[in-house]
Amino acid sequence: MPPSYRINNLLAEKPLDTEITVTGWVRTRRDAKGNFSFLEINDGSCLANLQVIADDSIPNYDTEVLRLTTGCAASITGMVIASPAKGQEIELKATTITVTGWADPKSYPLQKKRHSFEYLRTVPHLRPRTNSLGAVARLRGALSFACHEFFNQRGFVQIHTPVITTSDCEGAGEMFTTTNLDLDNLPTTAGKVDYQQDFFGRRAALTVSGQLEAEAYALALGNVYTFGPTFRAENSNTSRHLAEFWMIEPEMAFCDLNGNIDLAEAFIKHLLQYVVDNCQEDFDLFCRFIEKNLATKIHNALTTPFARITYTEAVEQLRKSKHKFTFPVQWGTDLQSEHERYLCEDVVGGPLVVSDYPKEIKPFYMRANDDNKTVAAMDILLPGIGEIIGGSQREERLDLLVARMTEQGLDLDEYSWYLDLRRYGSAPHSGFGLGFERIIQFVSGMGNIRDVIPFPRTPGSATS
RNA sequence: UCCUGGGUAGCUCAGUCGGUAGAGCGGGUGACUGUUAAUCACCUUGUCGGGGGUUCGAAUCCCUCCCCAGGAGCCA
Repeated sequence: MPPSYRINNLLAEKPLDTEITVTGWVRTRRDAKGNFSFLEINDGSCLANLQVIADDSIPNYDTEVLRLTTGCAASITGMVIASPAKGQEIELKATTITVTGWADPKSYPLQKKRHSFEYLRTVPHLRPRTNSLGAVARLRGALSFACHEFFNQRGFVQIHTPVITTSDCEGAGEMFTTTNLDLDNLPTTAGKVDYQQDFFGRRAALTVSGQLEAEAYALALGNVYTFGPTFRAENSNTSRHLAEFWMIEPEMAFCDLNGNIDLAEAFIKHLLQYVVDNCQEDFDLFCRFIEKNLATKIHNALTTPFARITYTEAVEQLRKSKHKFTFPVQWGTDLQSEHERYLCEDVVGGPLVVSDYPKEIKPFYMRANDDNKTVAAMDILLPGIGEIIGGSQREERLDLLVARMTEQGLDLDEYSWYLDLRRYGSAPHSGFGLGFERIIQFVSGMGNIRDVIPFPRTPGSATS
């Protein structure tokens, strides 16, 4: 049996005059006079195709090879030879071709041409067979690995926080209720659903953040992180939002806001550097076809320290600027998208960290600053993407936390376990959440978040 | 959810003043060529998003619903 090769390894090693086997999917077939054909084979290991030469010495040349079309799957054995023509260094001179799966060209949704991303979204199960979506899939996998590499190098422990949670208010948006009650015959008490009869004996939902649970483990293990799916039942229909997305959330004990920002900047730069170093071929595709200035954008983000300003300074800058805004700028209200864009894209022209927001517009767990007006919060904005990271130093002082929660009308009993973390052995600690799909968008230049996750879930759409 | 723009052949789109539809690509056949977004010739394809209305007549005008994209809000 000749050795099997993945095309990426084959193109790198170039084992000339060796008999090998390659398996993959036909991208195109071009017939030449003299009874032979060129096949472009892609096996998903890399962007590049392998050119296969098939002639009529192959037993099934007339009956099968000449019927191969885009999308067919085949196993091909032959000799690796130097290519006499331009366009590729090596090619495979086939001796046997076994077709394992046909793809009727009349009905196969992918044609030998470029398709719009919008159309490809209608065939999410087939779109990874295209150049760009295949590249995105490899990039996503590489970035996932780079996340774990980054935290592993720094001694962080990965924590698997629960996907199903009973904290009914974490201040991060609408939740998806999980239940095994009979929806056509709900048990009720006084006109309301009786969740005591539900699986967990109370209402449960899909997590909107692993932060609170991560805090518990940070205050035991020091530095931890979570990397998992997150769910938001918000009816938001934009190119940057998903109902199901993946989030990376580090949490560090004995760490203040500045340490938090330093880690966030190092983390983003690690991810970008990993792509530049390890995904050249796919990255090059994005630079050429997806976003014109991608290479420069990434290079600048890698070589320039992230700009850092406070919310108060941001408001001052916006008020001083001659730029016309649709929404007024005033201290105390959240920055609008147009404000963030102006600061990040026009003023800074790169990643921007905004810190110390007014406490009124931030959740209860963020640590109060000494001015009693702001909290130790930080957002990191990326040009073209907007908010990539949201984080804070957490309020570690029990009395202040309780006061804040009471102020916001939260049920202290619900959070008694969370308050225990301050009641017993409390310590300063910080963390942030990074939207995984958004960093993929930034590094790839892909405009729509639905195209950087395999099977996107958005309002009204959850097709596999 | 709001605003704006869309929905016409398998895909990407054009379609004038209301007169029942076209192009390119794809696919098929043939020719030609170590081809590589191959090329050339011929052929092929329609519930004009759904429903209702105006009209002698609607892809075109009106109402309504559905879906998609971009922007906003919310956030990551």
